[in-house]
Amino acid sequence: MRYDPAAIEPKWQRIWEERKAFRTPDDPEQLASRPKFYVLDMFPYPSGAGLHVGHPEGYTATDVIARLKRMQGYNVLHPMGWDAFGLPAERAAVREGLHPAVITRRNIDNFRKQIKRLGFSYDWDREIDTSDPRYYRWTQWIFLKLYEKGLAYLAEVPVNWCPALGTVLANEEVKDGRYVETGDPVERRLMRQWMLRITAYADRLLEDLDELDWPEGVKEMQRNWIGRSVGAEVRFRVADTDRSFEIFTTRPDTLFGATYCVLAPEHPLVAEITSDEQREAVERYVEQARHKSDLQRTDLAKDKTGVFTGAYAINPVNEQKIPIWVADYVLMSYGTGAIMAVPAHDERDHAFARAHGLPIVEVISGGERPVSEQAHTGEGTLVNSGPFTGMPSDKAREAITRWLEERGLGREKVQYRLRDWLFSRQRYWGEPFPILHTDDGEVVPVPEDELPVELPPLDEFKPTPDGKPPLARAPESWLRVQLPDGRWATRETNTMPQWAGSCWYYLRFVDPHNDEAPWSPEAERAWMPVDLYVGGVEHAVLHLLYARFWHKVLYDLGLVHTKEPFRKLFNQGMILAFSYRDERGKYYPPEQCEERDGQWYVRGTDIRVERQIEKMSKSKGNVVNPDEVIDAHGADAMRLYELFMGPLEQTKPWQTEGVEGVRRFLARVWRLVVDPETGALSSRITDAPPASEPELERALHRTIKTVLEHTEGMRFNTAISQMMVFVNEATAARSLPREIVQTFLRVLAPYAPHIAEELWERLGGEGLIAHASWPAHDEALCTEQTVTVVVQVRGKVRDRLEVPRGTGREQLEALALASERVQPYLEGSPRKVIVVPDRLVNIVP
RNA sequence: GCGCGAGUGGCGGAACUGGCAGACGCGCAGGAUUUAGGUUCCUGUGUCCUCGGGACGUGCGGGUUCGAAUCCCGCCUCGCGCACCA
Repeated sequence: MRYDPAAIEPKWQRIWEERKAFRTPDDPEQLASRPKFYVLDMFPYPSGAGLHVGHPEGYTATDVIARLKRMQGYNVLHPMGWDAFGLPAERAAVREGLHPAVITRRNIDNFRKQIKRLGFSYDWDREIDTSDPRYYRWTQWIFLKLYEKGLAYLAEVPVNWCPALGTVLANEEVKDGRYVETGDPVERRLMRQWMLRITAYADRLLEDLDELDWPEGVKEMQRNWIGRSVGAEVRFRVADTDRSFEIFTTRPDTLFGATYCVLAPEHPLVAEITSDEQREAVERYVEQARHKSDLQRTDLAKDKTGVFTGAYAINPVNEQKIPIWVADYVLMSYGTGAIMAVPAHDERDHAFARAHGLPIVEVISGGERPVSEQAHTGEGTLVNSGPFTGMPSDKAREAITRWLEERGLGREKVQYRLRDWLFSRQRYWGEPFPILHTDDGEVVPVPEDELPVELPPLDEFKPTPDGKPPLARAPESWLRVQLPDGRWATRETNTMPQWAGSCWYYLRFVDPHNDEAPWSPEAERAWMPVDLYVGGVEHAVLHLLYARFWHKVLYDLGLVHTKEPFRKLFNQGMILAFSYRDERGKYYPPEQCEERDGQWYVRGTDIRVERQIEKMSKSKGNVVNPDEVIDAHGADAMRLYELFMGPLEQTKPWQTEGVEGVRRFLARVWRLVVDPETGALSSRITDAPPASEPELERALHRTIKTVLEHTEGMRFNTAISQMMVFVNEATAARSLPREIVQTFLRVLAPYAPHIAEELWERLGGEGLIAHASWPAHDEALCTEQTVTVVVQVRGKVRDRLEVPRGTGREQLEALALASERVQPYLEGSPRKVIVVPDRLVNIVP
């Protein structure tokens, strides 16, 4: 009987399910008696396209860890669920004439089926779905907590309106004036929207990064996103008026060098202070800036444009009159929307001053070139700075700030790049806000005991003709509510963004069926924090920052006991695939292409194609579907290949031939145990003790040790190659002591659980191998007694010595010098001999 | 432009803390088994040469060291992130 994954894999998946083999322990006694491990995948959005091979990469990694931890005696929480709200389902609903809930359910069923085929050890009893009212009831509940704390507010804000989507987007979702997901253009609009005061947590979100075991790159991205900078806010008077404006600067030490000021085109003061002579030019400029896209304001605009307002400001430190300009390189959305310009010590100001003939005054000495040529942005000693002349610039920053504070002209200020979070969307398929607007204009939260506010059933999910969100189409019975005091109110018709549900799902997993609370304090104490969180780096800022923010709010409310939700984060790399494109840009599926003499052609034709590695996508014809891989080679081979391809964190190309390699490995494992002719146990299996095959026994112990170390270090590819080394040795061995094979199967089990269960059963193992313990390795058996010591002459290998481990330096040196193969390279006595015991001898003649 | 990361055989990749470069797998070549194909097993496979030996070799150029894929300096290429943040 040959290795036939299609026969054994469904069998074991059925048995695991029937016996609830991976049920999370919830008995308090058991929870208390063992250490816990919470290993979590970033749950997927169940798209209509189904799973591709990129999804299971991270899922396989976490499954191996979960299975290993169980074998090591941990209580393991390893759940899966669905980030089920979102725009694609709403669009599919419009397209297919079905309800988004129906589409979502269909997609979830498909995803679940596909994921289950891989034999992951999820506790499916804890499956959650963010679009289920039993779930989003608590998302609404948390929103009410945010509202009560003053962290959710309505504001008239300039928003990113995407006409193609008919909704607003958060700043983070927009790049170069386009929606990051679809590339649809985005424009600025003023709208009344729900905002979350994430900026109130900016400092804590920044500081607490230090204690996290996260990739440095992700922490750095979050730091940049928060963008904390310390400086001073300084008030400038407008000459000959009673008006003034504030600027923010990180370099108060350069204040004496300010030769002009710049206001953002949107700055409210612009219209007021502009002189009559300049009015036309300024108004034209402001109008142009308003119509410029972000792309034009940044990428294309290498020259610094701007217009003089005709007004002057008074520099508070020296009472000098300096011109006020308007320029779009100053952004209304950062700082105060106004700057003092110090062209001698800031590159942008320098470029602007040169372009418009404004004076450049040096106030910090120490630049490499004269400030008329190049801005000196580094530190130095103050010059031309009144009483501060001669002071080092870093000291002067504090001194000048203090001087301003004493005179009420300015103060120290911490500025963030982070903005408050735009939290409303004009969509149907999202969580309704638990908020009522009374007819007399009051905002009233829905009482907790009336949650959830369920989505009303609608037939159409488009905005109303007069531009209101889809929920405005709801029947009066849903839309209109009478309060206990008799007043009438209308429900909020915006919904929450997709991030809402994913901000706290990791908490719901600890107690997913609780109808009294989002989770019980006991369950939260037992399982939190998440010990290992695996997902794509694309969530480095958005999801991870939002979730951390909510978690900190919940921490302040005493609802969770840790400051941070995710102790260790790991980003898996993207999986790419080869695609084939001809001259005209047409793509061909890989199976239609072949290689001839180092060139790629469409099979059986002379059409030349270029082969390249690209992101998988339908349009490029290079999507690999896990179902096909499993049909051809089985789930165990699929799992193994996902991890064997290369380091988990690396971006790497999928090569289907590689699956055949790991499948061959599994077939070899099979033949160690099963005679392929008869289907009976292999005749090489003996009941002799492991020591009867001493070499194999050593190989086994080295393998246990290596696989453990590499698995815990998330270096799965090298763990697998070590198992291959063992199997190659076992294939060559004369006999196979049963105990050796059984122990090896326990090492293999987290990686290839189906074949491990089947062979474990055939070898008479007790119970499920999934519940077996991880084998201990004998350190003494892991180290060889003989080692190969390399003999080098001037760093080049000339001979190798087989010596007992621990042979002394003198002896090694003597052996090396005596070597026949070394002699020809020596002339007389060597000048120097370096000996590294158990490794090498290097002779310098 | 700034920040971060990476460049190793035909391909994916390995190499602990400066100590045998290329583990493991794919592909390829040869052989055995087989009626054949497939499967399986064995052998070989960095490049070059005057080939039972030797020289060269980890993006390029330099340096430190007895010894460098690994450390330092300069450059090139690719990927990711940010993009006038005052």
